[in-house]
Amino acid sequence: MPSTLGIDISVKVKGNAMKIGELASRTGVSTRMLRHYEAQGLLAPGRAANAYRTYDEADAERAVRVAGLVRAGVPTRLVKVLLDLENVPDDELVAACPRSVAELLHTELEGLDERIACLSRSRATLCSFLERAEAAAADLEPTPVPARV
DNA sequence: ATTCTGACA
DNA sequence: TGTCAGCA
Repeated sequence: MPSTLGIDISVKVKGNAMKIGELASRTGVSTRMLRHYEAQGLLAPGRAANAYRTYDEADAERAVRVAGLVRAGVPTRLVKVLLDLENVPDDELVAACPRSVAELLHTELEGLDERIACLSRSRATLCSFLERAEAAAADLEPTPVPARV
């Protein structure tokens, strides 16, 4: 524990620190995006003496989570707020999440609901079409697999 | 060989 | 987001 000082020098334990290329191949997140997320303040990997980014296990997990949220369509701006907030202890939450932030989250939530509704409609459309197409195919092809001798 | 930053036929 | 340049 950092004892009396409020600032703990987050010196990442050197154990399994990987470079950007390794993390990219291991997570499927391109180096381009890893650097992008960092530029957006969503990732804070360490730096080696040669200026190469060094990612530890925590960074790797965070990177995967960020990529996942972004894939899901969550704006990076929101991702940052979420990730910063989730590691805040309950007793500190009120201070860390002022009305302005709460309102932003509320607005984003509504936006997600709209998109979900839109996607659901698209899903229903594709789904029903597929049912029709498959039914038609099944109805047309009764003997698909001729037994081999 | 690999990463870094910056930029865009 | 990919990719190329010009370095280190």
